[in-house]
Amino acid sequence: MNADNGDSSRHRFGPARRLRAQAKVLPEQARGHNRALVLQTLFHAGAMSRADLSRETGLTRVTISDLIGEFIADGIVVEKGIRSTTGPGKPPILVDIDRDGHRIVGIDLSGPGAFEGALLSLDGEVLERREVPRPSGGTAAYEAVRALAEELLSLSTVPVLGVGVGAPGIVRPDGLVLSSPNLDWNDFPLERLLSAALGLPVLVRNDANAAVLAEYTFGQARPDMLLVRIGRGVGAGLISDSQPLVGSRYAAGEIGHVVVGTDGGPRCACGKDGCLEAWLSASHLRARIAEVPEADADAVLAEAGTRLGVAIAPIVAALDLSEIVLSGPADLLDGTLIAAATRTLTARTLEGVFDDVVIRLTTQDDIVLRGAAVMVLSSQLGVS
Amino acid sequence: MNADNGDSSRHRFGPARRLRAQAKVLPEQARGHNRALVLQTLFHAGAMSRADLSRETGLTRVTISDLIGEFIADGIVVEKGIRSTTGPGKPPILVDIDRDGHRIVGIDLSGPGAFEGALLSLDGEVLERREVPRPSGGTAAYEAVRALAEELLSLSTVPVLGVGVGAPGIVRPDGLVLSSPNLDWNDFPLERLLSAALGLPVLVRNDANAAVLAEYTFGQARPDMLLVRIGRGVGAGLISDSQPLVGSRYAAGEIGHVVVGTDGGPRCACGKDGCLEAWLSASHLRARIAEVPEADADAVLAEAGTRLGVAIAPIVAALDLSEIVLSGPADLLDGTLIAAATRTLTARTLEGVFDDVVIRLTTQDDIVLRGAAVMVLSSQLGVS
DNA sequence: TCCTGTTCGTAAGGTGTACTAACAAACATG
DNA sequence: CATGTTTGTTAGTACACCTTACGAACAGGA
Repeated sequence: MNADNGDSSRHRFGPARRLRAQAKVLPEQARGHNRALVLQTLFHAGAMSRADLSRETGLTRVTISDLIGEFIADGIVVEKGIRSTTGPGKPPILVDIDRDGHRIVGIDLSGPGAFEGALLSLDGEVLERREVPRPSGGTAAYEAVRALAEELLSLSTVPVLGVGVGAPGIVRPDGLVLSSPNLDWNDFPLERLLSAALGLPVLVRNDANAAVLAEYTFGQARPDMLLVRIGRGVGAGLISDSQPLVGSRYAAGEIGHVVVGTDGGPRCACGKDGCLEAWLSASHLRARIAEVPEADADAVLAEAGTRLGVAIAPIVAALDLSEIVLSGPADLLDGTLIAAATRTLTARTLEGVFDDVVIRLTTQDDIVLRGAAVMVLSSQLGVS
Repeated sequence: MNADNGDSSRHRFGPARRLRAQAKVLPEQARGHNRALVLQTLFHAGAMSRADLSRETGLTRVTISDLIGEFIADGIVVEKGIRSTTGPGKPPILVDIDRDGHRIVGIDLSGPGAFEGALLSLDGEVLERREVPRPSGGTAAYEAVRALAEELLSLSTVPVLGVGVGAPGIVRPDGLVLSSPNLDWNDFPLERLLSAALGLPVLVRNDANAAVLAEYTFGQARPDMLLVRIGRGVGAGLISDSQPLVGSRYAAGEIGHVVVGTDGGPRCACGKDGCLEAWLSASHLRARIAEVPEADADAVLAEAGTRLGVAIAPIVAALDLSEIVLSGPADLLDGTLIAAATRTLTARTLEGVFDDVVIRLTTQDDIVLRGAAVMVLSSQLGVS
């Protein structure tokens, strides 16, 4: 090895130099990109021939054959037989990701009463489901997660690509949980510990960020969206230009404790008045509805929707989003609340530009579990 | 040419297939990335030896020599002589971007009274300055821009890399001005027309987006920031994870007409009450200060700062920004206004996470002109 | 039935990119 | 003056994708 190279410990110009973190690109990494491109195409479009893949990706048939050969050798892709063709020419051999030959384990730690887990197909379908009561204390929580993951792994008869975990709180991109008050974790290296314990790739992310991945991959897939999760608390995940947003403190989407409006509001657990969470969380909403006459329930929901609109209007305008997706109890969110939010958003943003922003309920069930599966797909296959 | 390849007009699976727009990567494109990496390093760190570049970028000295050879042949890079060294070994030959051998033309169309233009060095220094009164009518405006650009081009004794233009309004990434009420342009292909007229690369972008590029490249360069331009109107540009945000309608940053607060506010030109622009624009602020006793001027500024804080709090939380930079009249913005905005932002976001967000005035003069220069640098050299 | 044209998948060879290995040049130091 | 260090270049290798060419397998017409 040449001592000149790879030795970044000495810097002639000192450590204070300000340079963008940027990496060289080797041909090998370009190969990785093209591998992901092929798998991505197969994943979304389904089984097709090598020639189809060539047309879809722009790579030549020769290169596709080479890549597919690698995938077949690795067991990632299988030949699915010959397609009965209509036109002339040699009939194509269909190839596809070996969807039946792999599984993913997804785990959702954001539920109020239990840790939920599932064994999923590569298409995000839940095949088996298990849950454990939420324990108290950080160590017990970790043990419960590990046991749940091992149980789900034991259910699979085929190889598992990896384990995805959606956790409440602030999670670093390397899967270290910086803070999760609900789970009593601080700077807890969940991803590293779990990966070592299970001997498999593990991905840990914030639950709202996992959810937005599920909506993006399995839903309508607009390249700019905000997904708002409404449960005990309120959190959000963002995708802009097809990329998940992380933020400088890994806290992007933490909008639950932003104060909404300039006329006060209900007291929040954090001590402030008028936080979005105090207006909109399912617990607060149900409590307030229980307090008022049944005829006024709609007014409570309309008020919550209006406040949601007030809170997201600056975000929609700043990011120029095309879609807001809500994930939470449909009986609360659908109808009055979304209508009020839409009206408010339109009334509070620039006319003629942001008029077509859609606010809607998610179509995804088990959104965090499926999002956890997308995390694994994205990390292991480059698919999203 | 093989008829199988590159023919994207026929799709076996029909046009309705939903696939991410993603491109293959060839070795040639990897080369382009590494070219940009080398220039980026030289641009920010200044003259250095090939061996230094090798250590900085991680590429080998051989590859660096090859790349630098290309650059020297193209006239982009020059050898700057031998550095008198301290230690043993052969003294290094310093190489640097030929900063004196190239110029950039930047043009700012956002001023209220005039189109401003400058001839700039590659480091963003203004060398010559010209301006023309803002004409009325879209055709006259184009003619004025073209004449201003040609005059500036004639002032340069060395090759000009390209022309950057910052324009008010909504501008598509290909430099087509979708709408600019101030300049009376709708779907006006300014970049294409100007490029054809001048025979040079031309880049047209929104003025606030140009400004945030200047702040990012020549300023402190935090990878997440919001730059708010406060003049006749209010607009913003965003950088997240070192990338400029564009938005689904190319309208990211258009926060001037977001309603702030839930207690009304001054009537805005757009017809709504309480738009950020109505609270914060320089014209509105000066008018309101002129109306009140001199002792109450501070209260007006504090109110405006508070409203700014209210407006950006959800954006800061959603994107997890680290910095808000203001560009506008310092006599209005500095002091009371920024202090009130900072207080408000802290009071309205999650404690313990967003406490260290900085709101400050830009340090950049001629921010749009310099941003236009960055656009050219980024497009022609891959430097930002 | 046989020939032609089409499409699929593969084989062989070429180009471009970055790498390792090796070396001459130019310096400081003992 | 010998030795070791650093720089920049030359020569040869590994890898990825390309173009060109070809056999296999089919439909359809003479």
